[in-house]
Amino acid sequence: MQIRSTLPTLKDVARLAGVSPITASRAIHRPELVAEATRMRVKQAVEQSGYVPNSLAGGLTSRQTRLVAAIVPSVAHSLFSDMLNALISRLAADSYETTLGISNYEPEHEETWLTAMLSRRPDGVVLTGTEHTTRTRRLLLNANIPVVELWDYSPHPMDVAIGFSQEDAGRAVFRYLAACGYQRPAILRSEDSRAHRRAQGFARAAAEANAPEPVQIVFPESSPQAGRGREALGALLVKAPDADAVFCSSDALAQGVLAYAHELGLNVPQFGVFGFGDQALAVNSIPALSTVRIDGACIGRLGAEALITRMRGAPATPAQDVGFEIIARGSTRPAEPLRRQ
Amino acid sequence: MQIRSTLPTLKDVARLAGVSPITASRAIHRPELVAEATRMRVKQAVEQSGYVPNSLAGGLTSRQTRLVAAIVPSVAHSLFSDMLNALISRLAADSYETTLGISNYEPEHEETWLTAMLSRRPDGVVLTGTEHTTRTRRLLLNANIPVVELWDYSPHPMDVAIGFSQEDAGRAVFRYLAACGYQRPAILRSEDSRAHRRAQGFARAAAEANAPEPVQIVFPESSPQAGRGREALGALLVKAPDADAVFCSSDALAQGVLAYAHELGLNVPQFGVFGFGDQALAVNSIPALSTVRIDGACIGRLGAEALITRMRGAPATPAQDVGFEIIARGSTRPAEPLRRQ
DNA sequence: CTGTTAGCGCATTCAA
DNA sequence: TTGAATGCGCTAACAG
Repeated sequence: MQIRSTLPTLKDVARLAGVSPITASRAIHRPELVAEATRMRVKQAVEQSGYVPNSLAGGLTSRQTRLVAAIVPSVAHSLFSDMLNALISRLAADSYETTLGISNYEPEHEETWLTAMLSRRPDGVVLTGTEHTTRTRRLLLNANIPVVELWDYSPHPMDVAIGFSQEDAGRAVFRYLAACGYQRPAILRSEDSRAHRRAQGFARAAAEANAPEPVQIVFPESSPQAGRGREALGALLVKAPDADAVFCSSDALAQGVLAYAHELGLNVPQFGVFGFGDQALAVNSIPALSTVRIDGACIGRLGAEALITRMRGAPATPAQDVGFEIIARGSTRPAEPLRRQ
Repeated sequence: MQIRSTLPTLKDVARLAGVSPITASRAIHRPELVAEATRMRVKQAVEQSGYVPNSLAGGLTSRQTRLVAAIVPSVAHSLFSDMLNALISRLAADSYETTLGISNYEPEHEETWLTAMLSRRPDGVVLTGTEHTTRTRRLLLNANIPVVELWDYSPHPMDVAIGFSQEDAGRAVFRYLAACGYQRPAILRSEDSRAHRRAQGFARAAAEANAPEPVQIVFPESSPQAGRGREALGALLVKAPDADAVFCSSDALAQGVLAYAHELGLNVPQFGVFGFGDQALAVNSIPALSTVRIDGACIGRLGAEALITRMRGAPATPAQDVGFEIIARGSTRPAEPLRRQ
């Protein structure tokens, strides 16, 4: 148990400034309600005493914590880290801080995090996707605070959802690859549920086009996606030597695949490599790489803004489809966005 | 202002269970102090009422928040995101939650974050590096809580520091490259201060070896490091066409450089590419890439553990040098670690 | 513009 | 093993 010298309280500041505690409080948090002179004296007292407000006490009284609880599946993927950066920064601009939980793509972990986090009485919650345990939903319902679900478009969100249809994205990629003339596109992906739904869309589009069912190489979720490139492509070339294009579940994976493809002497883009995310774009060092462009930072910012709106008590658009964009580079045909919202 | 139905309090639970509030509290937090039967009744009351403890009130009384304030320069770099993941997970294992601030490599931003965060009375603080504003130091001194500084080894930390000497790392890379026979190694790096110090060590080693001063290409800090590969290598080849190796400030950058080098038809590893971090390793799809291996996850875990020790009131080793490791692959000479702690 | 009163929900301290 | 009294530090509501 840490023995810490008692920190100065508002009472100390008030005494120093020769005012009542509530006036000191106002001078700090709502300076416009206080006379110039008083404000100055309080300000000086704050500096002199090294006062740091105690927001536990403040939150207890005001029932506002200026805290947001966010839970993401991972911080290792650029999409999520971009989002997180934008989310945290945007929230900070409105004086909200963020507690971060990492679910490792497991709804049960999400629930565990949420349980712990709710005891801090956050003003709002940010979750990923729309798959949550029953208890998670119940907790959130009882807590009765704004909730934003990011990444998936859902017509019936718990509160607010901002994202896009993973299925549509997968479908669009298949159609694009088919339009480029690829005959046997395959899928290299991790196990997570969003990648899974993209793959479903992809396969469905294939079925609709009477194309053969796409071969899938699936590997467990894990941090170093790029590292999977080698083994995933290797596995594919064994399982489906005639594959002529791959849809990767992340940009990092696509880069790893590309590096290995180069090494094998595969001719890209005759062998098509398709990524997912925003990095391959920034990486314009990779002209052969096409991608489904998703702007994680944008989702983070929009999420923060929707949440702020809700935390202010205003209703927000319950569901927002931010869409996606097909970016084609080095393809056998000119680029042509299939869908843009 | 959100109108929220009043949540059940401990009093409600107590009433339901037919005990006093303090007994209910004990049943929840220190069950071993309470009779089996009572505990059960309380447990049921908790479930029935959907009680969620209010840790604002708890923290106010107990002066313990189980909250850790962490500030990192960026979440976009794998080193930091690996660290963050390990840090947050390890802290969570001991029931600590984390509020996250992102400083963008600016000590002033760090100060701003810290100011806001300290009002939540965190039990501990995690910072990056040893460069902090005077006010940051003063705030922390007054707050009188455990502080862990990560990434840099410093013999005189504020409280606990865990990291390695950036200078030594730079120096080791130069020596390694020289030993491999590279005559004119250059540096491609972002502006951040740790990369800067590595470059200094690199240059110093060059001077000591009577080698020409290494050319440096410096670009501003920004998320998509890999995207810089193209322009950085391009700039280098203009400024120093005779450069025969590059020391990149991150693995992502090195991958971008490598991709562009391939494109240009540069023969790697005759043209040496040296990364920094843990990704190029995981990416064993890149046999040409050597690297200074730094294990971000390890730093995060060690940081969490040191902080937990301190938060329990125990002293911790003030400074820990975790060292680094030279990993050589595809080099013109066999690998030979220069230093290993 | 400033102050008084009261209470937020809980855990510590002491007593039974 | 349980309970009563108390106060943590602050701000809402009202009064002046």
